[in-house]
This record gives sequence, C-alpha cells and structure tokens, in this order.
Amino acid sequence: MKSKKVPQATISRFPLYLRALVNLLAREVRIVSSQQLAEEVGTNSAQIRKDFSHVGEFGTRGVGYIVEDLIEQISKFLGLLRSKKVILVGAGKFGSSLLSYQGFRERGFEVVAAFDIDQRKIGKKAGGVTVQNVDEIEETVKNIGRVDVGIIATPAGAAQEAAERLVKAGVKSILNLVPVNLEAPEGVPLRSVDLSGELQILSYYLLRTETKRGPKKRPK
Amino acid sequence: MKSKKVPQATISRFPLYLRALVNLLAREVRIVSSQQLAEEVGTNSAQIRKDFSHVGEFGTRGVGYIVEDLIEQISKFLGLLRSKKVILVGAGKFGSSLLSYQGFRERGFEVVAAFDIDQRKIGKKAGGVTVQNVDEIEETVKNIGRVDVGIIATPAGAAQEAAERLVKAGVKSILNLVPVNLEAPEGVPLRSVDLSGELQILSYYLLRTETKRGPKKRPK
DNA sequence: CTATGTGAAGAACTTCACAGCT
DNA sequence: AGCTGTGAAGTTCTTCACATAG
Repeated sequence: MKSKKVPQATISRFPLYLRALVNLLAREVRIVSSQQLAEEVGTNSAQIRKDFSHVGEFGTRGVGYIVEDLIEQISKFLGLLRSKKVILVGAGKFGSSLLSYQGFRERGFEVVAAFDIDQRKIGKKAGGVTVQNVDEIEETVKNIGRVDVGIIATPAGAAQEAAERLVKAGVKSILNLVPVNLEAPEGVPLRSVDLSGELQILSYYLLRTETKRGPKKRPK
Repeated sequence: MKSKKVPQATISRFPLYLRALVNLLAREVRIVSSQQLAEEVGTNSAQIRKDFSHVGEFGTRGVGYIVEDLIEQISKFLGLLRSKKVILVGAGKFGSSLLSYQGFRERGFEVVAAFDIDQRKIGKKAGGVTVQNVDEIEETVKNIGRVDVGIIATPAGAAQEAAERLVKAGVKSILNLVPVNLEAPEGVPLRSVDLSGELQILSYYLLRTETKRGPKKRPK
C-alpha cells in the first residue's frame, strides 16, 4: 500500500464496490476475485486492484478477496461504521419521497427531520418524521446533537438560503438535489445531483449514438 | 476549433454552463466573459474556454460571449433544440414525485407516461399522467412514436427487467435512479444516479474534513 | 488594452504487464 | 498455478501562458 492521497475517482467508485459486495454476500459468495467483482460493477480488474491498493492490501494472492472483510474495510474507509443522521430541507413531493426511501436507511443513513417554509406542508408526516418550520432547524439540530448531512430539495430560489441555514445550524455536509450552483464554506463538503442535467447529457449521447456509427464507448 | 472528440468531462459540464447562462439571461446579462461565467459555475476561466473550444469559437476576443448565442450553441450541441419525451418505470413515491417535477419540463423534457407493476399504483394520476401497467410499455411507446429517455425508479430487484422492457420497446436511452448496476445494450446510452452513493461519498469527505487539517479541496 | 482560443506543460487517472505471494 | 499489488506506460483532463483578434 502506497499511503498517499486516494484519488477522487477512486472514492466515488467505492460505493459501487460496496453495493456489489453486499449483493455478493447476500448470494453467499464468500470470496471474490478482482475479475469477478469487475464484472459485477462493470469495470475491469486492474481498476479494482488499483483502487483497493490506494487504501490497503485486502486480498490474498492466488486467492482473491474475502467478501465480508472487504465490505468491512471499505465501510471503515468511507466512515460508514457509525450510522449517520440526515435532515431534509424542502418537503415537496420530491423531498418528502426521500423520507420514506428505504435505501438510505439500509445503508445507515437515517433521515431524522424535515423542514419546509410552506405552512401547508408543515405538520405533515412522512416516513416517520413530521415536517417542521425551517425556522426550527437550528434548535432541532441542537437537540439531535449531530447531523451529518443536510439534503436540499427546495425550489431553486430557496436552495442557497437553505444551505446557509444548514451550515449555520452546524450540519456537517450537504447533498444538493436542486439545479443551482450552491456556495458552501470551506470545510462543509457539498455534493450536487442534477437530474435534469443527467437528461441533458443523455440527450447528447443520444444524438451521437444515432448519427455516427462504429464502436461506441458508453458514457460514464 | 479543433474538431476532434469532445471530452466526456466537457460534456458533463455543459448542463452547468447552460444553467448558469439561462440564469444570467434572466438577470438581463447580455454578454459574459469566461471569467464571470467561471464564477457563476464555480470553476476557472481556462476550463470554460477550453471546453467551448472543443465545440466551436463562440466568443469575441476582447469582449466575451453573447449569452443568448451561447445558450443556443450549447443547446444545439447537446441536442436540446427539439423537446424530448420521457417515460417512467416505477411509480412509487420517488418515481411519481418526478412526474410533477417542473424542472424537467422547463428544460424540454416531458414525462408523457408512467408504468408500474403494482395494481394499487396503476390508475393513479400524477403530474398529468396516469400510471399504467408495465405490460403496456411497448404499445404505449409505439403510440407515442418516439421516447427519448426511460427513467427507472423501481425497487432494486425490478430495475434490470425494467431496463430490458424499455429497450425492447424501443426507448432510446435510460436514466437509472436505482442503486443497481444495470446492463444495457451497446447503442442505448445509460446513466445512473445513486443518491445513497452520494451520501456515502460525503461520509468519506466528512471523515477527512474533521480529522485532518489544512487546505481542503472540495470534492467534485 | 482586453478577453478569447490554443499549443504545451502538468496533473490525474486508467491500463498494462509482470514481479511477488500463497 | 493463480491472483494480487504495483511500477511504468498510456490516456484523459486541467491549467498555464501567450499569440491572436477585436
């Protein structure tokens, strides 16, 4: 293991590996080679070995990787051993659909509170949490103790303010689902997902796939 | 302009530029420099100029870019001039929240049909479309004529089959929102978004931000 | 004088290919 | 004999720095 910086690209593949490994374990596969795992996630074995090598030496030469151990190692590396508390700002249809989304909980992310500015949404219950007034963010966060992630799912015009409130309340990181370029202070990790943007990218590849001919590379 | 392959990384930034430009236009900004635009999207001016240079020469030296023209050029390049038809498979809370999401429509993506396997969901209406039985995908797609994107928002176990049905029905590309590694044939562009994965990546950066010290690079 | 467009340098990432363990 | 771990080679992407155009 070369203990230097782990590439961003590697980090963003770990969730894929983790997912595949959990599936393998569910299928009672105990040991997996980089080759097999590569097939599971749709990449190549060198990529996998290199990615792992940045973090440690998890495998056994001539054998492969013990699925269970690998899950543990990756989880540890990503900081997933302790479960995480998440709150949501923006309880519209999209936002509140996340409150009952089991996928988060299964992976150790618990949505513990939700906020909106709209009186009609405040008080509504979904996925076990009651929507509160945004003004209560700070107090609620204080009561919860530690909130790891704030998910923003407001209308575009309200997203930046939502981010600021989250930061002010001491929420540790932000997942922005609104198509807006958010500013967050240094030290507050921020990631954005833009579904419309994804559609636009697909649109591009559509154009090329249908026009041109010959071997295609799948968009990443 | 060096008319060669446009880098994938460039493609995936175009939606960001487009968004920023549309905002600028709404603020009645007519002309923008690479410097200003860079600030809007949170990158640097060299990146922007290089990205544009792959597609054409859109600017005027000493002046900048005409916002309106640039929007047109990028839209054209991404194939966004014609509006796109989208269908949805999986009309649970998450899926059906997308049916009434205005952001898609604003950007020219119209969700024209939705499908589910669950009798309780079939017949329900959301965002102007009525949820149909998945068995009707093929016929409905035929009636629509051309479906550009199929969005998959089923439970994990049903996602691969949904993808296959979409492909069989002739849907041109797939946006997968389910945390599963989907297989799609060559020639059917596929993109996946995994919100849990995003949370896991944040978890990693959280760990590092809080442990280590010194200048931080924001995760991309 | 200002801001673009772009070769060239540099950095990041991926793939190769094989030495090194088991 | 088989599969990992990894330097090295190759590729892609980003940033620099400046010639070029207005």
